[in-house]
Amino acid sequence: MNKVIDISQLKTSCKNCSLSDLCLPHGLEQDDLEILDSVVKQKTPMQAGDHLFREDHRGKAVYAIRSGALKSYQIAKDGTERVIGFHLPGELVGFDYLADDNHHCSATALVTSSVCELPLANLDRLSGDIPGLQRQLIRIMSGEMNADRDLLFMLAKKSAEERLASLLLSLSSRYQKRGLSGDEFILPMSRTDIASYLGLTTETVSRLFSHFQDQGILTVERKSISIQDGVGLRKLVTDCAGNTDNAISM
Amino acid sequence: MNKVIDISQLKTSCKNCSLSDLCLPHGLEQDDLEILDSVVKQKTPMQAGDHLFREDHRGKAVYAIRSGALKSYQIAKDGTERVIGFHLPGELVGFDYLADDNHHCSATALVTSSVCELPLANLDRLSGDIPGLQRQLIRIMSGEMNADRDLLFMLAKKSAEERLASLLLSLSSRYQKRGLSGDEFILPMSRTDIASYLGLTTETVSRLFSHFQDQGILTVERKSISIQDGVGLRKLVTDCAGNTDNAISM
DNA sequence: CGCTGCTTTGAACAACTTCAACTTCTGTGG
DNA sequence: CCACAGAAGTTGAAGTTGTTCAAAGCAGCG
Repeated sequence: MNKVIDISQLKTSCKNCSLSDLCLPHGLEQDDLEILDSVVKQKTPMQAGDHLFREDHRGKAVYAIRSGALKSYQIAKDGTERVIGFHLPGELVGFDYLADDNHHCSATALVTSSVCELPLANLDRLSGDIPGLQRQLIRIMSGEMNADRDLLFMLAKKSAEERLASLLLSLSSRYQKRGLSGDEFILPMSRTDIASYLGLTTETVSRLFSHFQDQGILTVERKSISIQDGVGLRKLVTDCAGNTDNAISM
Repeated sequence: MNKVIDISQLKTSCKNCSLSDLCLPHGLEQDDLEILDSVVKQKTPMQAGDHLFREDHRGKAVYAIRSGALKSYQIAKDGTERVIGFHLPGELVGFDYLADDNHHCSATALVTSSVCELPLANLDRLSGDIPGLQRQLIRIMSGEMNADRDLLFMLAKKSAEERLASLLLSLSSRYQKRGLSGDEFILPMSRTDIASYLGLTTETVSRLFSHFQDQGILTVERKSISIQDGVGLRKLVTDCAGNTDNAISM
């Protein structure tokens, strides 16, 4: 019996990818998908800490996350890192280079992850072949901007408690969209990353987790989260305008 | 002598517009510009308080600002308004509808303003005629996202003082790009708008203006700003990673 | 002139940070 | 397999920054 795995079977295929509805292919025609498939490359798996791209480096591609989780961040002039976003499977990362061909942030794997590379270097040529591609890209970027706006709102006006609740609900809904449990999940990022993203300190984040647990809203054990009282959690962010289920986040 | 003004002379023309370098036409070929001209409509002037579009309404176009100033904002569930951005001549507003055809924020004139309407409803058709248009739109949106990131950083990590300094420097550099003075200008927005945008209270903003004036950094008289010590002002935001001259802001 | 709305200023208060100590986890080498 | 070192997370107490509440000043406009 031949147990050798046929490499060609493993080749990336947007057509067969379970994430295609969340990803760039969404809305493309079958024919276009095949053309897209021909340019999409699956990168070798990334270990936690590996970089997908770095700030100020020339950008070559947008990346679609297949598995794992990444964060994107910038380094401030004083050397401190600030987390811009967390990225889960089905989401796209790296648009930021399209403005001037350079990345404005770095992206690194939080856990073992795999991504697909969508080389948009010569976007014009590619879009000649796939008319709907640019349109879809614009749609995704526009959605991303709206998500950023919600985050902006959060940082501008919301209390520490509301911020953490928003993040947890966002992660919950994003996991749910992938068909995973929205009530029990593992946080792929550290407390420090969460604090940086929410504009708080690790101490405050840690205290909030304890606080939520005391209130019976969550069960927290290191990185494991179990949402006990989703209604209560949602109630904490009720006063906010923006919806929190930003499926797409840079 | 015929003093009647020829209406056709007043018709919008991207070709002759002094702002074309800041606006969508930047980078387009002469032929493409003429096609763009044929679809661009100049709207009747807006009075302060007039709306360009409203949250949750169907979007029909992206708008380029010719003169005046606008703000975009969302209404939170608790009814409070939150300002998302200020928009000066040469900047584009309204991309946010491209995600799902609905606007996610409202835009209103802060002073008497005029705008050009770029109907991108059937973007696909239009981009068949102007191949570079979608590319340019993607570039602008990507730049906008990067600008939002900087703002995000500001709200997450910067002190009230740094926030106001950043805004003033941003306005200064944007006025300068239009060929106006970067050191003396009139704020088109109220203290309340500034506070909402920066995630502060009007009281804090007011105190900061007084504070800056006491330090000899600014001369402030109601809406007139005169930057006395640009170096000092810049020093206040030195520790930040993001650049503050976001020419493009949604 | 006297209203209304926007801005400024003051004093008390609350939220989050900072600093510091301690606990728990993780991985590495003996 | 255990011990140890370092990183990550938790908890407490003091300190700051910006908010809240309150009131007064000031321009615009009927």
